[in-house]
Amino acid sequence: MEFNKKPIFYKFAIPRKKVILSLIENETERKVSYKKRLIGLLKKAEELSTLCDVEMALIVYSPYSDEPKVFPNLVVMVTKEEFTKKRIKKFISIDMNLFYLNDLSYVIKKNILLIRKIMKENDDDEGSTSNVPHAMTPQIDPLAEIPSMGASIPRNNYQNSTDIPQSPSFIDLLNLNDDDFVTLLDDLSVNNANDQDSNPSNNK
Amino acid sequence: MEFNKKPIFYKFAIPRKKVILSLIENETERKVSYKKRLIGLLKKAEELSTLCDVEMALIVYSPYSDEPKVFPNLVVMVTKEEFTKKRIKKFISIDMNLFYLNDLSYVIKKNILLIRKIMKENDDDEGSTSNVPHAMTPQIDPLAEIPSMGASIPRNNYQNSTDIPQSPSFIDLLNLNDDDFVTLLDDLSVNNANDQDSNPSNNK
DNA sequence: AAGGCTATTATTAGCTT
DNA sequence: CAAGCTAATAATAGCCT
Repeated sequence: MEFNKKPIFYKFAIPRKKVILSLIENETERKVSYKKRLIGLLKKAEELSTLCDVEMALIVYSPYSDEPKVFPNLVVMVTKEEFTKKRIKKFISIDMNLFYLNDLSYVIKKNILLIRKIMKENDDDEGSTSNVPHAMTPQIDPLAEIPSMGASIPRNNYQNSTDIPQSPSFIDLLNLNDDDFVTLLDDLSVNNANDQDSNPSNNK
Repeated sequence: MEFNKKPIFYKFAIPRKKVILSLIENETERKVSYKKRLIGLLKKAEELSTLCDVEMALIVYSPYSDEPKVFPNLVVMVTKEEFTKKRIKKFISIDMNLFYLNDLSYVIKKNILLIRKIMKENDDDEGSTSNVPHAMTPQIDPLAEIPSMGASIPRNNYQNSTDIPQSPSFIDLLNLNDDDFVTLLDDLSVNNANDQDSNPSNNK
């Protein structure tokens, strides 16, 4: 309580209850509490970040807003990669790209493996007769309810994708078995490493 | 202040100062403050999450710990895709994979475009004579300082990657110009969509 | 419903151990 | 250096308009 404000003694100064850590059942109460506490949380986050100079991110999705509330700001993509990039920038100002590149490779690899897995599951579920794994994409916009993603893959107007000669090379990758695929991705990395520097010594 | 504890009146009860929102210069002070405030922030996050039933994540990297502090827990990957997935699960219980797949495609596409950009920048910076963009990977482990990423691309022992016949097809993709590459990625999506459902009507 | 107030609970800076 | 304490500041539930 600050003392430079005139106190206004309210008639109904019923003592506030201790917070019980379970869902607030009353919807109105819950929304009010959310709004107040969100402000508090964001403030605490900002304080920690400023006072102690740490990298952090906070993202909150609620039913009360289409856009998620994000700290530090709305345009930052909240991924571990972003933080990795920032941390690297702090510690190593030279050859930033080299490190970043490896992190990105890691993420891409993980995502590709995951998408392959799902594609194969879809195939298995349907007893597909095709050898080519296929993604199933609904015609409705799958991100209509998820504004935070910004945009999904843009639709273009090609109806016959066989017009595009480059496609098969990527599809081919999806037809490799998992082990071969991991090997391919790993070897690409090693290949490039050797490309750049054939002398592995004299590093800290 | 709770009253079921015996008060111990300290000799040096010097009034605590108001918090000034700027970096705490003293390192020891800063670390102590960080540790206390982190606990507070995580608690606030948990309270908001529990009381108001919202999806959220918090990730804090500090110089004081190798592992980042993460809410809700340490294994969740803190990406927008994870949240998208969870939100979709809440609203739409059927055909989950269809939506998820599209989100993943979006992320992969963005990452690939970014890695291409960096590769090209590296080439430009060095006036490379090669037509093949190359990643530069240092021999030291680039993630030694970034434990949160878990693992980078694993090294294997191949020294001559020309032994691996699959590599060129992926490299070829990197040699396309950006527009062609975007077109390729988009068309893959449309292609697969058509594969699955050739009737674009009767969707909500 | 949103915004404002304040008495209470909650957090934490600054100390001791 | 970590843990513990307490008196201060800070957040917020429950009320008001």
